[in-house]
Amino acid sequence: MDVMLDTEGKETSATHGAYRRLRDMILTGELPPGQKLKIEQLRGLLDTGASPVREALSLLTSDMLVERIDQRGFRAAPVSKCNFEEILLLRCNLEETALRASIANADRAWEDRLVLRHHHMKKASLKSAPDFEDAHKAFHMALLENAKLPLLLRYCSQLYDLNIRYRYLAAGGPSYKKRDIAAEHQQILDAALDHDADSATQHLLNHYRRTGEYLSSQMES
Amino acid sequence: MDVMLDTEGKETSATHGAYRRLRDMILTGELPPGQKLKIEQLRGLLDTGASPVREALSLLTSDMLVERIDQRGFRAAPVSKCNFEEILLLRCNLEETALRASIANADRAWEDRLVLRHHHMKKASLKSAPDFEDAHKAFHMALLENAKLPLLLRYCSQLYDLNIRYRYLAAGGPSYKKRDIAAEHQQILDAALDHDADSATQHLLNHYRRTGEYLSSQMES
DNA sequence: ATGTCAAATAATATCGATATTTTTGGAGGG
DNA sequence: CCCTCCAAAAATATCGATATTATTTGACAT
Repeated sequence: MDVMLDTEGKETSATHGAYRRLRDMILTGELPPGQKLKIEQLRGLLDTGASPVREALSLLTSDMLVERIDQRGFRAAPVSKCNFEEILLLRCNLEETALRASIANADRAWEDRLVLRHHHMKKASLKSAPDFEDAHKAFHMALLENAKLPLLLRYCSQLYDLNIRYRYLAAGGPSYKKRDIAAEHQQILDAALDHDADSATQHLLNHYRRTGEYLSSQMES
Repeated sequence: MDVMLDTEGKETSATHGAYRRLRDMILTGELPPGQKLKIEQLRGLLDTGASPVREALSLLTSDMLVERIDQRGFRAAPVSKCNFEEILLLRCNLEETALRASIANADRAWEDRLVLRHHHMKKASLKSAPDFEDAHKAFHMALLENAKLPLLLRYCSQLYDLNIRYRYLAAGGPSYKKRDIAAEHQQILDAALDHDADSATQHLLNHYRRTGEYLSSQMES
């Protein structure tokens, strides 16, 4: 029925495509917190069938970006200061564990990956904001990935996304860049390359807590 | 089409019903790790449509009980000693955080709930194994729920389920009862009621690590 | 005998349509 | 004037069917 037009050659399954697009829309606030997510409406927005949309929403439910209400459909997850503070707390806890384990397993290949990702991130900061966001997450996940704890990494990734959502909502975009975030990243990188777990975690957590305070300060509800 | 026979009056939506049943089957090992989960086959087993089955599998994916492979369908998540040890590690980390926060918020109502759940669990241990399992989880979650950190509680619940799966797989059922698990629960309860966070976490983690060692010892792959 | 390619088969992913449930809107009674 | 109840409308949940994609089987050439 649909002619497979691979002109863009990006996504494989319609479900996965819908998942990615919806996730982006919720993270960036294009679909605001608490908004009712009607299948028909989304079906139009993503021009795909109802089944992929439904399945994408189901998947987003487990990422805690979408809530399911009885048999009354779905809505974008609400936000609250409480929720934000819990995310911050868990992130600090889990990322410390992951980073320490990552450094404990440190080897040359990992260090190379780190340097590479950091370089990509610096390059991307000159380009578009979405590119920087992707590279930024890639760098942070690279810091943790050497722990070789897939479940932990998954949780960290989820919490990262939940956190970034608050950044978008608070600033309508990455306006937090005013702080010298590049220096903070450099400190974390250097400490990790030195295998100095204490210093690296200290810098990492300060990095998170500082953005946390900034965002927390401009939240009302 | 389907006559709504609420004779059992249990489940509301077909999707949720399928989710619960599949989850149980995977946790208990009725659907063994790594097994291909074909839609048609499950559709027959649960006698429902393909859509609810698909959606249930999607949900189980995020509970890490089911894996999705490209566009080649689903399979029950594999198991490994590595995976088990990660679950144990994360559980110890997260439950310690949750229990300490729970105790910090301690109030009379919570203590009452704890005592009640503990009582229910003791009563249920005389009845059927599934009843005990439910009560056992309810008790453990009650220990943590007063932290009032919903995300954390959710992770703990997920990890609890992943862990219980290994228990079923190792013993074909709760044969681990040989150890005096009742005494361990009593110690945890008493410490929690005393608001002694250090003692409570110590007992809780020992509780987990002891079962962990037992299970780890009889795992080959 | 073996490796490769192509047709047949099976299973998934997706669509369109239907039945069920929830919500809305309005009429009648208190 | 407000509350309750019933009918109409909308939206969801589910089903059956189709098209797409992966897997297997068998034939042919090497």
